[in-house]
Amino acid sequence: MSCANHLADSLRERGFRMTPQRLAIMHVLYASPKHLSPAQVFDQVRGTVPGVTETTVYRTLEFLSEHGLVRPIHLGSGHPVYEIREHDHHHLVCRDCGGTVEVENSLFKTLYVQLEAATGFQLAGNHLSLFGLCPDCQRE
Amino acid sequence: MSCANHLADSLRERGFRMTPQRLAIMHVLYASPKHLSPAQVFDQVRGTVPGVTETTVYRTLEFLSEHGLVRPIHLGSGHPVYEIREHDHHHLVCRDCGGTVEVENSLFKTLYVQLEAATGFQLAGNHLSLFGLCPDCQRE
DNA sequence: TACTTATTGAGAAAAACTTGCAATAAGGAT
DNA sequence: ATCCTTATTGCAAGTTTTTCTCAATAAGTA
Ligand SMILES: [Zn+2]
Ligand SMILES: [Zn+2]
Ligand SMILES: [Zn+2]
Ligand SMILES: [Zn+2]
Repeated sequence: MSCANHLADSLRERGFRMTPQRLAIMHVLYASPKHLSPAQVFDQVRGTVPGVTETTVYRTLEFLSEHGLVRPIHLGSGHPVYEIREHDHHHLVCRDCGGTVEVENSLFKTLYVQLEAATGFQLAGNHLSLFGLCPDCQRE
Repeated sequence: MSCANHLADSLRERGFRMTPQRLAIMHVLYASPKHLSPAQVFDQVRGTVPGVTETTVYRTLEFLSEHGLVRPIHLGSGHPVYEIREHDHHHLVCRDCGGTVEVENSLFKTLYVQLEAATGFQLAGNHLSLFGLCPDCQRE
């Protein structure tokens, strides 16, 4: 798998090491269409890496977050979930059913420019969760 | 205090009761210039309501959230914090120093309209935390 | 005052997350 | 191939955060 090699190299360049645990956790997140909690990652990873611990999952998710490979996000549950950090996007989250929809970054561009001008903040690389009611849940 | 009476009435109308605990928790949040964690609320409330428990703080914050009096928000720590639900606004949160800036809802209006048109979601009453770098932390 | 029941306190328990340290093993050097 | 350094893991214990149960309390109504 060339993707894994590429990742391994990028870690080694920075003095870190590639391990079966890290690879498995990345795989689980890549394979998942949606965000996973540490517990969910652990459940899936333990199938392929015998003996892996929750501790390692927590540590690895933090490690990967720090180095920009995954992204911790908040969907209102109070606990962070993680996803692979690929294209920039945001989420609409339904308050009622919890369903999520991804929206592209482009729509936010003008807002960002305005906010940056008004506040001096630098807002690149954001990942937002906007809460509301999905079309289905509005019919109630 | 007329504000408290008003609140009490609004609860009673819906079949709920006003209690010293609920009043104290509302007071703490009103008095605070910023968001408070359940633990912080508990710390302050225990001074004025002897015997109050953390359980009650958790329950009350959820109760007040459900009925639109307070708002749980996420600032990236992984744990929700709470604030009085007054005017609609959003936050810019500095990734580095944790500093926050409030921004008015008006700038978001056009984005919301676009998003609602594109997805069918209904996004009113939102409260966002946009992360980035504050002006001070950009000089590093 | 008495009655109904929403709400609380107490304690236990579950869930989420962290810490310290010895054992393991990844990657580079020999 | 083998050795070395040290990043990383597993293990076990501990801490923090949050939830649950249930009997006791007290808010609001009549
Ligand atoms: Zn996402
Ligand atoms: Zn929905
Ligand atoms: Zn706010
Ligand atoms: Zn800052």
